Amino acid sequence: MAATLKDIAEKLGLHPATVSRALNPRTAHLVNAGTVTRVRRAAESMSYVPNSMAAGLRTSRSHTVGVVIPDLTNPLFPGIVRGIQDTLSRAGYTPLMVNTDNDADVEAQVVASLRARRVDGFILATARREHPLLVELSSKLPVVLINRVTDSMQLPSVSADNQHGIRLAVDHLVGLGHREIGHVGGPVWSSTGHERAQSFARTMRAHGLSTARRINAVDAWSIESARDAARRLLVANPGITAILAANDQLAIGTIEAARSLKRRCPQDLSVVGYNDMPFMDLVDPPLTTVRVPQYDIGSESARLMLSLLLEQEATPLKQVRLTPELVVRGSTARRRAPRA
Amino acid sequence: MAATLKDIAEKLGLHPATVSRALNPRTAHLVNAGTVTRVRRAAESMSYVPNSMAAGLRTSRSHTVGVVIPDLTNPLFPGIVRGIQDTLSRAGYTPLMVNTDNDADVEAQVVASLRARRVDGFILATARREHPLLVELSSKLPVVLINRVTDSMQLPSVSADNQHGIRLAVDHLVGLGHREIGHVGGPVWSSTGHERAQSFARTMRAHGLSTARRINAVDAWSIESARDAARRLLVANPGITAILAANDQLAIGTIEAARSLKRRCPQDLSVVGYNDMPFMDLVDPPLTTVRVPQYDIGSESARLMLSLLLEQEATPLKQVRLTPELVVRGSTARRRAPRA
DNA sequence: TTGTAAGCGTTATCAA
DNA sequence: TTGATAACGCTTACAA
Repeated sequence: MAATLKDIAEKLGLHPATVSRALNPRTAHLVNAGTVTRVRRAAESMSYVPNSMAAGLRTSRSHTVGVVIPDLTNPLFPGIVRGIQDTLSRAGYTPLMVNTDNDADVEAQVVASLRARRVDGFILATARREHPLLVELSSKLPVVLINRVTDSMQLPSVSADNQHGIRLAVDHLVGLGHREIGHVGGPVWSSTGHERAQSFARTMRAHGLSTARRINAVDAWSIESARDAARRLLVANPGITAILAANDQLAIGTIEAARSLKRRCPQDLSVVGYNDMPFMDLVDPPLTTVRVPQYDIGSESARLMLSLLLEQEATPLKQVRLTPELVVRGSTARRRAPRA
Repeated sequence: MAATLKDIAEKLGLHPATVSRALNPRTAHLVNAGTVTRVRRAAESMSYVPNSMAAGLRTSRSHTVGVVIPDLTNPLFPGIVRGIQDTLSRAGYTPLMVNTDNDADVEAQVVASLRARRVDGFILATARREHPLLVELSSKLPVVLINRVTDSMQLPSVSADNQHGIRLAVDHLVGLGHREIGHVGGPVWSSTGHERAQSFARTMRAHGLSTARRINAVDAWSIESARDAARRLLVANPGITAILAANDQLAIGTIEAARSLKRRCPQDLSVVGYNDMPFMDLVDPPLTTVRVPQYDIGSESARLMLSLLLEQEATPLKQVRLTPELVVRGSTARRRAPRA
């Protein structure tokens, strides 16, 4: 069907190997300059498209990278993925993206399918806390972790500094006069949720404040999940005047829970989110939240992967930490005496 | 490195071809049942992973599909892409996704890179009106269009019925008593924008209403773009009491433009969006909009691609039309006499 | 039911 | 500077 190196070679009375050399930028200098132009022209006119499967089979490098995320429709991820795509494709690599829906079985299966495609490496953004797969995988291929530093193993990773982000949020609330501050945490199986909850406790302690008002969203990082959890938290602790949620969805669920208890945000309850997803400036009330640089996380992780893939000497272990920033909007306000 | 068919064959004293047949579900019936289990067990124990590049080279089918979208960070797309991914991967196909940012040069380049990867087909969601690439591409490979029916060529496509969606929106506004209804349209190069603008005019005429109050967002489907356009529209036509925007971003920009002119939504101006992106129920005011079934568009387009890929006989041309529905929320209200 | 052999389109090594 | 050759791992007629 499509033209091959052989076709070009025949037309030009050359050997396929010569054509290959002429067309490959890395080896073109080995070929007579005139021949190179002749070959290029012929390739163009025959609309030659290199067959990367053949090249990959020969070189055992596919120039693809597996990108494993929980769920693309979670608004946290499109920005990250876009950063990965842009950076990888500029270097001639193609990302292969799969979703796991936070299901370990699904994850095992999609990882296997990516290995069949002979991806050259993995970028993993699935933040479960235990992760048997990881040990095995990282022994065979370059692996870069997103939003997740491992406890046992040391692996290259890119993440936004949770401790820093949480501190910004708590400091903000304390600065507004809040003392009884609650935390609606992420699911317990999530490393992100775990980290943010720990950071919350640490920061509160540093302020000399009680860390007792905490609860975890049971099943998921979802609005619904937070509605329940936050409601229980507020009922059990009527004195709470501010809540730090572990992400934006949980913050929205928290605001809704407060409303159902006739507590308005921010007048009766200040709420801070985390991530700054798209449109969080437009919800009612506009959400005060910790912005994590989504695109940068993606592009940095891709850059890290590329350095692992391209550099000859063993790259020293890199753990990139990006700095989040606080975005103050309408969901937080100065503390007023709670209603009796 | 990784185990190959040959390795398994040697270990079992079989020929690689037999192992291949035993492992391939489509040919396993040709092999002694006992041998099949022995082979399966050995493959398992040697953690054999088939090399799809080698298979692809041999069969000249990559089991990949190119997915070309404008921009993943546009919240319209994650749902669509997820639908594509789920459906394709269930059938053993891997989507290769690229963004064009609505740039024809970028598009040509990414399409070339996907052809080098020997994708078996293309799903195109880039809705520019003129599209020279399409003619050439569709003559070589199966192509499915998303959100876009071609004027000249007849190609398989999946889209939500714009005419129907616009009619729902206009009928809703007319039902609320609005007569001077404006339209903030999408960019002129976009086929979606074009279609919706035409549908708007048609429906308004059917109601016996003037179609003169129209304007196009100049450069992009963005909030900013709509702020300018809507402002000019409102200044030029102070009598307007309702605006139908060609998508949700434009609707939000329109609401902001109205605010800047001291017209509140929905009291002074009703606004309807299009698409029902995530969180449109939470913005202020909650947006009345036409919901298009994003996930279904994706899964249907993948299904269509699979039928093109798998069916032996030439599939008859299919143009799937999904039906959008109106979601009435807080941004529309009964018409009140406009202020003098 | 299994073995044989050829070939998919590249690229790397060696020889000329 | 170019040519010859082999091999990457798999599938598929065809033969046994």
